[in-house]
Amino acid sequence: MSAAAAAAPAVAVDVAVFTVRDGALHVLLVRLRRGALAGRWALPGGRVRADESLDEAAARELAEATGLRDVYLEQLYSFGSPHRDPYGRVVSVAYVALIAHGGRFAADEEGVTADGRYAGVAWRSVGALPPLAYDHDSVVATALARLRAKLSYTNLVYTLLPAAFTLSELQTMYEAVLGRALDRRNFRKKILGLGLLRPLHRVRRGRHRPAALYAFRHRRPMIVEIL
Amino acid sequence: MSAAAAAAPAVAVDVAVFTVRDGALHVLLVRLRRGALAGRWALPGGRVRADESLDEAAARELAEATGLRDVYLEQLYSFGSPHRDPYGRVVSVAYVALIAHGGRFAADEEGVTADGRYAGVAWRSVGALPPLAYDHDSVVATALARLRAKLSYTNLVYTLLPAAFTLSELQTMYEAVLGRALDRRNFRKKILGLGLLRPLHRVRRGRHRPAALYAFRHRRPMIVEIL
DNA sequence: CCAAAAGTGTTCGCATTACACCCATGC
DNA sequence: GCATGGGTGTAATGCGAACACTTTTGG
Repeated sequence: MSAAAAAAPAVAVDVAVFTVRDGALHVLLVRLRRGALAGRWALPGGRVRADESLDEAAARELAEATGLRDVYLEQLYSFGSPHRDPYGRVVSVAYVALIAHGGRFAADEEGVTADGRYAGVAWRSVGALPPLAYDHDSVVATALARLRAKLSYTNLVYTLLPAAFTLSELQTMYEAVLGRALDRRNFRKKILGLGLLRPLHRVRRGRHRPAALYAFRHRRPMIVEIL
Repeated sequence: MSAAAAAAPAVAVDVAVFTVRDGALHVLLVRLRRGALAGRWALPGGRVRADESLDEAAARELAEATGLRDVYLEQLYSFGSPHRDPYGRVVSVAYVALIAHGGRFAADEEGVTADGRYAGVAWRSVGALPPLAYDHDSVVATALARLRAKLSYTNLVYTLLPAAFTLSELQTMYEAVLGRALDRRNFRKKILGLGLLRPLHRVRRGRHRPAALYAFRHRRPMIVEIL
């Protein structure tokens, strides 16, 4: 259980969970409660157990930190610089997770998490992140690049949206992740032309003209040229 | 040194080295000489040492197996099913390497390698691979998908070509990797229009009309929409 | 003179872009 | 009635796809 700088590498997983909240892309951070880096912000993660796959470890770590289950998870990259973890030699397999905002975890939580490892959990806008522990700054940067690229040629936006949504909400997701504005007419033309959406023939009302609601025909990852 | 099925995972790297030979994409395979899988074909690879990064481990393993150095290497994916290695729990970080055919390693080598781990080294066409040890079939499949995708939006073909080459040779590389024929006129128009090549004002002679030679302006990875 | 590969332009259709006005509702 | 976001069409441009013949060399 003690530091082992020259020992064979241990294996961990770290998860960068993204969501779009108020039109801005956010990552889920945890505040470390123990060890040399106590008090620092980091991505949730931990050691891989002997009897679980990497994917299973990522899903477990995410569930332990947040209670979230059945989340879209995708392996990102493995980080293995010899000195990335002050505790000892740890190779970390990073994952990206995407969730729709508004279910559980709508708000930040200040208390100590159930497993006692974290002193708090918070969504932070990717435009204003604190310095992160380990090499998690690099992990987030790599995850962002992957996310931007992948949203352009897959239907993965569905992971960021509830079952019913308006075309404007869909457009907001793309704009938040890609970081640029899109023309509304061209966007609607393109998206509707792809046939990925099913009109629900219901509307969302607000203090303005009601907006038509849509759902995805298929809520599973597919390769589709979107933008 | 004994099997440790329930112990913490060990970390290894495996390298899928590709080249184009006679117009067909080939992978470099090694024949295992020791252990439960002796006699089987596999990708070169081995344990990550305590003081080296993952990239360094991949480069070292490749050099040990083949003598090749300064090769284009890129991390591919990490494979970590609990039972992928009969020896014990090993998480493998897979790499893709790309080299120009014709330097060293033009031909296969039958003898035992310098480090004694392999009973032979051979290029095999990806269209006709033997069943591989571990989960290396999946590794090769994943690597192929990555390679095909990445050649379309980067200038990485340069890794597969010598310093001087003809446009037909360049086209052959794309056709071998992508697995489909390309129109010669459109190909030349597109490639020359990108301005990535420098005409050498020399020709290659054969038993036919001489072909103009070109070189890449920059031999380093860049993002470029090629096809 | 024959085989083999190199070299060269044009046309067509489709997809992307740019762009401005009216509509329906809540307050 | 006014503020807020919803909804709609057209024209111009650029890009990729299809397509056939002539040229140069070696043998």
